Amino acid sequence: MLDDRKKNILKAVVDDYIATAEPVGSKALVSKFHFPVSSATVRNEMAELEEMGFLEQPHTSAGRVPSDKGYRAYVDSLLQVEALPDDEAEKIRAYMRDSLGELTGLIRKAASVLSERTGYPSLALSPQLRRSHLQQVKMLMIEPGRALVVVVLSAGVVKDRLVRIPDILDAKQLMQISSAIEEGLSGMTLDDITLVTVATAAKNAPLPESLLNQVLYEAYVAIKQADNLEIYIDGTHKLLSYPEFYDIHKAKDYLDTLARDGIIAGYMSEMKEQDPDVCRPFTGHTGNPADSEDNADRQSSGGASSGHTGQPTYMIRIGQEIMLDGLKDCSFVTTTYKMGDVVAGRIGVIGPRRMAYGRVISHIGFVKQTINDQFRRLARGEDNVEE
Amino acid sequence: MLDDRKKNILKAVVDDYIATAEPVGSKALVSKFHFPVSSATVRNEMAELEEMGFLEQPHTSAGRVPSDKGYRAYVDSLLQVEALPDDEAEKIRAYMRDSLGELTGLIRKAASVLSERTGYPSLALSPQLRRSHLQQVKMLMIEPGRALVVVVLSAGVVKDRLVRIPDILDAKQLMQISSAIEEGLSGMTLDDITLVTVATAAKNAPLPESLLNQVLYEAYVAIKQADNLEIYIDGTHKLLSYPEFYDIHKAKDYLDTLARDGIIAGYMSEMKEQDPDVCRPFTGHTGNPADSEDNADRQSSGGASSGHTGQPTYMIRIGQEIMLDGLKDCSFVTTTYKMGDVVAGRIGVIGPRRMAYGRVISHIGFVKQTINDQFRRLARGEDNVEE
DNA sequence: TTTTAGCACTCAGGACCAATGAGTGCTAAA
DNA sequence: TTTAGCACTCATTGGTCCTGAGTGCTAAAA
Repeated sequence: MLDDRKKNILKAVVDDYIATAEPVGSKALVSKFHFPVSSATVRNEMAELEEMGFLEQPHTSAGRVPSDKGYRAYVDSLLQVEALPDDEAEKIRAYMRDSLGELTGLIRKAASVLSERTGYPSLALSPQLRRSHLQQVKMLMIEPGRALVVVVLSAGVVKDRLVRIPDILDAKQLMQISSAIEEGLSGMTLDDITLVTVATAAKNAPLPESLLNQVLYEAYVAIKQADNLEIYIDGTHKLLSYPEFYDIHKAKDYLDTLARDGIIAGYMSEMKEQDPDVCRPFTGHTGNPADSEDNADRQSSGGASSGHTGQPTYMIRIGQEIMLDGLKDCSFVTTTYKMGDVVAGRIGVIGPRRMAYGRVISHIGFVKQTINDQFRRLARGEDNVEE
Repeated sequence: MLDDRKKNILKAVVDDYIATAEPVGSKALVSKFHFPVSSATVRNEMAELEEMGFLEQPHTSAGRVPSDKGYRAYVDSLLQVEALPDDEAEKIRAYMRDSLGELTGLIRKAASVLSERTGYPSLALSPQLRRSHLQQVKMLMIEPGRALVVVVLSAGVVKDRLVRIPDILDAKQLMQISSAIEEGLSGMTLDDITLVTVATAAKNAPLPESLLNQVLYEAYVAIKQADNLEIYIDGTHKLLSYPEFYDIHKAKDYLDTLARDGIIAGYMSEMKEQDPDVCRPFTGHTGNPADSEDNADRQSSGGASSGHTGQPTYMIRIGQEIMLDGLKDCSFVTTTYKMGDVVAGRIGVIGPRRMAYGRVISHIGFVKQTINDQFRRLARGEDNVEE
């Protein structure tokens, strides 16, 4: 579709625009990138690229700027992602070490370090736990009338919730009920647990039904809410450093949008089902053999190289492809992380359309890998590296 | 210091500027506020007010704008705070109901509702728990090598933390240790608990010392971190709606500052010790007898009416009085909330200097009251335990 | 057929300027 | 002490001109 020279020119335009945020002209291009042709030739090529929809002109007498389509082509076939430099990797690893499977902590740290290291806002979605198996349910009496329900899921995830219980229940009765629930439900997935299954599990606990029902209901809610979707967004203010957001209204639109975290969370969690034509997975390789774990992971994710059929590795949305108002001038790079073998959640970075895709992808890839490792270690019941 | 007419004029200027964000001139003033004098008279008064430092002129041919000192005078003696309208109160109450003493949830909700209802960014600091008494310590085996430490403090506050323990410990041993710790430490304040007291409490647990030590250390850390200061900041983006932040650099400075939540948290937690000359408590009354609980609370807080000596009711900082760069164009209204009888934490609102102080104060007052009520209810439950 | 030099053309952005008008300070009369 | 009147200030607005980066097109060169 594009001959080599056009590709080079497109790549140069995008690279330069990413670096400077200024429309790039033919003359500047040849001098900066040492093209072996004259500016006039480049000019002709650029005119063609514009006609094909890859470039745009803010106004007649300005240089060119990549269009969504231009970025798309850049990301799909021109971008070469380098492996993360060792010192960067080490910083990330150091920051994320030692989360002990505190889910919240780990995911929050992922968001935080991503934003910190890339300079862009970041997002991290808590894992989908519907398919997790219940391992333990304990109800701990805090004081008459209040109890702490602790839910332990497969993969070592622990969640808890304070609930109200009938005042007259004592610790022993509570224990009996929670044992009964645990025994009856352990091994089930969160998805399969209903109020009925909870009730059935505890049906022969020695308690008047009305009391029992309240406790069971609270236990049920506590178990179910272990799956609540949570999102962590970090560094939103960082986008204001980029000239495309110097306009206060754009900035405000953008910040308003990101503040509605429920919507963002929903959006992110539904990403997989999106039209693959609008949002193809990025399947480039880092080209660094040292990054073997990462590569292994990609291969295991179902044939990333075969394009649409497998599990996408990086999901990249550019400009209008993001269907959220307020983020029209942004790009969105995300990937999934796993707990054990199941895709669990998603982390990502938001930036201006002219974001440093290469840097971002390598960072996200590494953070994803680090999360996966932590969960794998957790599942194995392994100890901390540090000892 | 100021005669009545000057007071009226100052109040009118501030009110108008708060409403419009435009410098206010003498003519507009007489026509809007129906002063019984001519614009020339007002002009003279305004000139004097400027000389005295209460007003400022952006440039010679513009109207006047309040200075920090002008806002100060306004807040200290001109502002009349009205009680919160019933429908507003009801909305807040509804939103904050039913937090069950989930500390985090309650405080987060406070921040969220404050920002939502006032239209300004809000802050809420988690309570200081150093003086709380330890009531329970439970260690729950999650799987070999990992345990959940649940700490219950007076006032029904529950905190927990996942910790690593020696693999070979079984549930029963863990239980023994935690019982010993609980027995030895319950009733002590967090402040008084040290590694030594923890160790002493558990000294005759039947375990080899090396194993024991690790567990004790983790328990100690878990107990201590119950007191970690946390801050919730909500609605930061809302400030971008106000013209004083249309300048992107100011907006960025401001957002950057608020993003450093550790610094903000430290700042807020140290507020009490600040120079009372720079930041006097606001002791105005709502003038609404229906708001009796709130008033009762104020009186009980140590003689707010006597000025500097007592516990301040509302702490208001204006412009330069906030000693944080990036918030020079802001004002900061905060108050404390209590757990039982002790001042525990602080909530507040940040806005432009020309914020709607009256509205903000009545909202903060009501939210504070709602938090206090929730804790009081919680504490009453706790009294039952001890009987 | 492709590339390049040359040239006329476009247009955003900056500098400059004049007109406008809201608001002031001052003076003198009420 | 208040007020009417008036001259003055100065940010803002809108218009005009200029500059220069960058373009498209044409015709010659490769």
